[in-house]
Amino acid sequence: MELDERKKIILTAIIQTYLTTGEPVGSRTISKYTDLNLSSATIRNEMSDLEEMGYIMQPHTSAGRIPSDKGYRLYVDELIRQKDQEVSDIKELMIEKTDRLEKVLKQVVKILAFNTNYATMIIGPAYHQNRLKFTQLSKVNENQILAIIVAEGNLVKNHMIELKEPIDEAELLKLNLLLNTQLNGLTIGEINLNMIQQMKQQAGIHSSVISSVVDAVAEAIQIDEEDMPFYTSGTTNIFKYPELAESSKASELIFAFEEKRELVEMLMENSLEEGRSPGADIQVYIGNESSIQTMKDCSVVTASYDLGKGMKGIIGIIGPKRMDYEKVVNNLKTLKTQLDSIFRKNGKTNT
Amino acid sequence: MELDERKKIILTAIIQTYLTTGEPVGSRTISKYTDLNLSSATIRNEMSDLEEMGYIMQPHTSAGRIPSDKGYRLYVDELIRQKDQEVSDIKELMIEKTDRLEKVLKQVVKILAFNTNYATMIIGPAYHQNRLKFTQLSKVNENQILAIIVAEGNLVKNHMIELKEPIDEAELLKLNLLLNTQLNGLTIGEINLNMIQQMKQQAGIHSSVISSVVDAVAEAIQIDEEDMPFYTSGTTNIFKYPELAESSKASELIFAFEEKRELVEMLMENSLEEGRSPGADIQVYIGNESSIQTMKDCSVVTASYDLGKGMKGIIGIIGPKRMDYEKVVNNLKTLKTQLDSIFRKNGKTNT
DNA sequence: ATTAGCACTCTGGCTTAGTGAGTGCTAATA
DNA sequence: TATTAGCACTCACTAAGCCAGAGTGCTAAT
Repeated sequence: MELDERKKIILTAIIQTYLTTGEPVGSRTISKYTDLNLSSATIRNEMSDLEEMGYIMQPHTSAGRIPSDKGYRLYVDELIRQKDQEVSDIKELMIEKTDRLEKVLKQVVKILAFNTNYATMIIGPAYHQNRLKFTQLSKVNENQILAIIVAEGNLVKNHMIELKEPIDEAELLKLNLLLNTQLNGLTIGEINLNMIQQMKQQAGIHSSVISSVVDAVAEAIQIDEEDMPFYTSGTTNIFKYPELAESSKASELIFAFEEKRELVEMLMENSLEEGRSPGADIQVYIGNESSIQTMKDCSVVTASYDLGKGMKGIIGIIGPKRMDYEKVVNNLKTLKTQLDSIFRKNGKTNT
Repeated sequence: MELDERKKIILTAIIQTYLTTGEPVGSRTISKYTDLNLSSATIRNEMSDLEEMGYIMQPHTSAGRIPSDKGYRLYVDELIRQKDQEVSDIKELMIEKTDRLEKVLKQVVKILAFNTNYATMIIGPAYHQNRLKFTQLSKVNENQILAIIVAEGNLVKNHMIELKEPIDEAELLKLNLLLNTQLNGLTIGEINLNMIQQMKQQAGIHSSVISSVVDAVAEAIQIDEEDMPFYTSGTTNIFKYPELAESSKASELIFAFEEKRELVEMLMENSLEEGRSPGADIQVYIGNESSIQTMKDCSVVTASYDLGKGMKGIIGIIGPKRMDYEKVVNNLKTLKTQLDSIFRKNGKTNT
């Protein structure tokens, strides 16, 4: 059987009404809603075909139809694309200017959650390609020194080091010099064991300090999943959609948000398999398409953003399958451009 | 009417059975459960009295009784106290040793949530009385310098400062010296405007840097409510208690956890009005006793902890009114002592 | 002061019947 | 051949009625 133009129109109509109502939609509704001027009986036949083809389904006999995952998929892939050009006339997202990246991220998820009425999350830039800017050792007291590590993008990391041997100012200065001449401008990939050995030799009795610093450097440049900056907002929005608000489902979802591990993993997938959806690194996972079992009744939309200097992060939106994909995608697009402009203009970011 | 010994026993019995079942408890149950050897009819009379006195109530005629807020209050205040000595044989809380305060806090809430099956939260130490240890300005590039501020308890704060005028190394050294000789060892209360003016004069053209640093110092020592370190765990535990799991209530509660502002305020009250409950800075708010409307169906137990050096923070547990107060209080007590021992031993903490 | 006994109340679960939305099929129509 | 009108049928949802169980309050007897 072939999916001709009329069937597409009907499918679109079904999906769109279902998006807003959340109720199964019947043939009569479509017959009136569209300007095809077809009787409900004809629509019924078409719907029967569409069901056979797997685009829609019935919750039970004698109920209206609801879109299947396959139906949604077609919808987001093909049927929405035409409107792609449409100006995204979304109100300015109003990101306050601030020099703290963390605050920006928190604001972004908050605004996005507010605008869309879905649950949102963001993971902060992973500094994959990030280069070391400078390091600084300062004496705190007799047996502790503080290592400050600044990477590109002004990501700052502090690390307290316990001393076995006391150290005087002159030696500290030497270590500082050593570290800065050797390491500055390198990415984590470029710092190899050979270099570290050399530095240790030159450091002599304080070689353990070098190890500590190098460890801290690694930690600073490459953030592990555990304390990857991850913020969420609008989790309670899921209560706005009856199909998700049911106690056990809501509980699972919110638990996922609290646990965050699974979500982070899911988002990370985005950066791997780019370019599935039309443009702009935006991806849509409908129901079981996402790798997490918990999300089988949800749709997840992810978008990667790029703050320049190799700082890439990912935004995600979680909502019911019947989410307003157009709106979400538009929101994400404008957000991307806004983030761009903010960070291209003033490069200030702390941690 | 007087609350004699027998009434107390019956009340205790009612509350304790209600704690475990969550169902209204009837006279027959009590008649069998206690060893008073009284018939249900007698119990009924006593219950009728207890109701008149306001300690228990009926959800509807011909249902059993449930404790009122007043009843719970009496229970936690008086009836539980006897067991106070009882060894808290709770399994060791198993806090991993780590030098990052943030991680400890996250662990604590997690463990506590797991142990108690309630929702938990913690606010990190506010460094009220905290003294400045040292500051350090480092040049990042032509028009940015990084200020590192270390306070007692090894709380580190970074602050990026934009320069209007370029600055050379010698000048930077001078500023560093100036800041350290003037400010080190002071609390925020001791740094007054007079000192700041003096320092600005000495700094000459770079006076604006001094302002920035002083601002950052203030921020470092005195954390504002906005980015007070605040962690939660086990929010989904509320779904385990039917009286809270109902969609609208659950939604409100979880929203409160996400918003966090109200919760922080509530916890802060703890530190103000100490010593309401028996020992050890532990306070119990039953239902409407707490200042937040959202919590009217919950009980909140808060405990302040002290890591020494003026670092005080607060832990909170939120659960249904029928929470296991004994267990919770015991958990909090052991936690307090454990936190104590950890931080008294090794004073390492970063941020 | 306590208890046995009884009438009464209320909830929750169950069944029943009725309604409305929607379908699928058949036969008539353009 | 594609469309439509018409009709029988299905299923979820709701309201009403009924019953059992748990629990109470009261009275009278111990």
